[in-house]
Amino acid sequence: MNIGDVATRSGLPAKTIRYYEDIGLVKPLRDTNGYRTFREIELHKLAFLGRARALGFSIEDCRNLLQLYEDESRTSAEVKEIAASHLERIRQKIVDLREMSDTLSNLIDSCAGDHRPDCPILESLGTKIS
Amino acid sequence: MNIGDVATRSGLPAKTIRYYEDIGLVKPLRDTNGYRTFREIELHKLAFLGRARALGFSIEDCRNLLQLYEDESRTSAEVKEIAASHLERIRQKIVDLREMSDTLSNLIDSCAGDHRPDCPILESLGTKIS
DNA sequence: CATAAAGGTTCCAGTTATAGGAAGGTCAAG
DNA sequence: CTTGACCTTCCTATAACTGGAACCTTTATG
Repeated sequence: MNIGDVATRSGLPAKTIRYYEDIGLVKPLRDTNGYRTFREIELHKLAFLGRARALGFSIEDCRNLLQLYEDESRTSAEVKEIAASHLERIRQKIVDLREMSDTLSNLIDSCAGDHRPDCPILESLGTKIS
Repeated sequence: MNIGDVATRSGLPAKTIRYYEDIGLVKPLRDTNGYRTFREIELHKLAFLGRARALGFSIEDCRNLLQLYEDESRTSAEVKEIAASHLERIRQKIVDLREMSDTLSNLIDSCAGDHRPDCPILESLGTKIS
């Protein structure tokens, strides 16, 4: 399989796949013409990466997960810990965003949004400091 | 005021303040020794920026907000639109994160997290593709 | 007064996870 | 044989800083 095929089948852009090779996540063979040649195993790994990335795992998390995936003697506890710590980060992010969203929402509600210059949003941002 | 003072008073790192000058958000004067000299107005702007950034506004949003802030003839509608579109992006981000979080949460719950290698998390990520 | 610590300056590189594009080699079809 | 679709590498850019090197100025101390 050439890179175009794996791109189609994995759903990842060819650019991304080359990048993943660069950083050592996949190691396709090379044809005599210099083209990358992917086996099923690589395709499989790339699909794995796509799914993990879609769940927001960082590249480094992905690297660890992939390694565990291939390690027959892993323990599920190892995997669970990576996932749990990722989940914790996501949850914190949601909390932060919700706080922003609430504040913004209030400001927006209190702004007339008309032709006049008075704006509670700007006033709040511009509050003089001590 | 030197940069250290404004850093303390605005809560922004000196590095960040220099960066903000670089990209034209603030324009401090220069002393004869080359040191930046900030007036109250600059401090005020930096505090404004700090608050807007804390609400997740992008630097470009901040640039626009700052300009509107200083423009006596702005309309509150202009400001409200920037804020509303930012809010929309935040809300979408929350939706995305919540989806990730739910999926991950389910996977984590179904994983024993013990010494055995069987792991539904990895299984889900590694599902063979067609 | 000499010196050392604290604070200032510029400039360059690194971060994350790609995306875009140039310049050029290769392959299948008409 | 040429056209177009693929492929290659390499360089640049993104957002918003952060860290560090090399160097200058000001302030405090023995």
